[in-house]
Amino acid sequence: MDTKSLLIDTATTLFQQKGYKNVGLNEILKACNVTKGALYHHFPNGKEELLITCLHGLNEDITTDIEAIFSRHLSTEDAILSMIDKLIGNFEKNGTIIGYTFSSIVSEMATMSEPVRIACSALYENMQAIYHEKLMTEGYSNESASAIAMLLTTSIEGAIMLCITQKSATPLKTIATLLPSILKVNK
Amino acid sequence: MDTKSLLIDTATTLFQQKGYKNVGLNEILKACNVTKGALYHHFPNGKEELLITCLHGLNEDITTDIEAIFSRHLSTEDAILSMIDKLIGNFEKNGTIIGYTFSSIVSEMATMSEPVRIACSALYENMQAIYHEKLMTEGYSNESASAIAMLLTTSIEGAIMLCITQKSATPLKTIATLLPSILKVNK
DNA sequence: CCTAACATACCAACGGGTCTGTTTTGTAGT
DNA sequence: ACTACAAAACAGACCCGTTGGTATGTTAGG
Repeated sequence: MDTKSLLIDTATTLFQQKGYKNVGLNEILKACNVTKGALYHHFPNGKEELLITCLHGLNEDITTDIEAIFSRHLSTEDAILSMIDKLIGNFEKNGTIIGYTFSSIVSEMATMSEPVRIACSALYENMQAIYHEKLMTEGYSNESASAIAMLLTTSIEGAIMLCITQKSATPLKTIATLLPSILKVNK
Repeated sequence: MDTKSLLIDTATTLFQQKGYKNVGLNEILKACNVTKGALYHHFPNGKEELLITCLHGLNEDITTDIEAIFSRHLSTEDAILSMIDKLIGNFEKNGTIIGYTFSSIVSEMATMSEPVRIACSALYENMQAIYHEKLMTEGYSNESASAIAMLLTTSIEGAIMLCITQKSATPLKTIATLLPSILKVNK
């Protein structure tokens, strides 16, 4: 892999695991055996530019992945449950959730850096758009689909936070049992 | 106010606004005109001890506040909606949400410091306990009450994160329209 | 041979934390 | 009521590792 991609991959993982401020440039560099010169060659604006690049990549990956799941399942319910299953598997395997959220970065940086906030915001919008579209094909009204898409996003994101905080997959498992009923009622 | 309380109050606000790593000791000290000597007199273990003290205080305040709201309303639905209203007001007034969440600290520190993670976890448990108790008095089954309490916690916490990220109160407003239906269906 | 892609030494600023010294306060004895 | 004194409550200089960032030098590819 080329140096730039290697840098992005390594930084993405570290940022997701530990947040932004908790990861130093030297740590990233050491983790992938790249020197500072190479980093500043590819990212002249330094750490924040690297972060934003990571967020964009992550955004694409997550969006693609969710889209794939949603195309594999007929109903929103099946797709969401499958997605949550994957999150749970991810969590139980790694002890943390990487690849589906950057909540740590959101809450750490949203108020500190406008470019970062915008990059984070984009992910949530993408996710909601996918949910929304699927719901529309199932016959939900536009408003209903919007509201449900929002609730799905917030409850999953919140559940991820609780899982991390409580070191348990229970929050995700629990909301998975309730979300179907919301879908049914508001159709 | 005595120096220690002043320190805790100032630090609590700053930590909630900007997270943990984004706030330096000097910033806290300057904000309340206290010197480093005084800080390390009251908190010999430094910044992290100060943070944990802040979290404990915040935990009590939030719990007390939510309990008050829940005792003022007959149904869980009314109480939750009132609570969300307060959050929205809080957000629209200050542009951020302080006093009801420390999501920034959770996601930033939960994986870095076990004592901090435990302190954060306690808040979520308290909130869920309040919801759970109220639901039980309304006649929900124990399992149902637990699940709903969890969903309320996750969706509200997630909505707060989305509000901050999108700089808009819409997420909270939207979930407020859907949560009542969950309460009704799962009774 | 020129430019992109590095490597490495270096830097100033800032971080949390410690040290030593001073003031204030509470208290016991006479 | 006054003194003595110890302990708590501060004040502020200082320390040193780390931080992100830069400057200059070297290598490799077209």
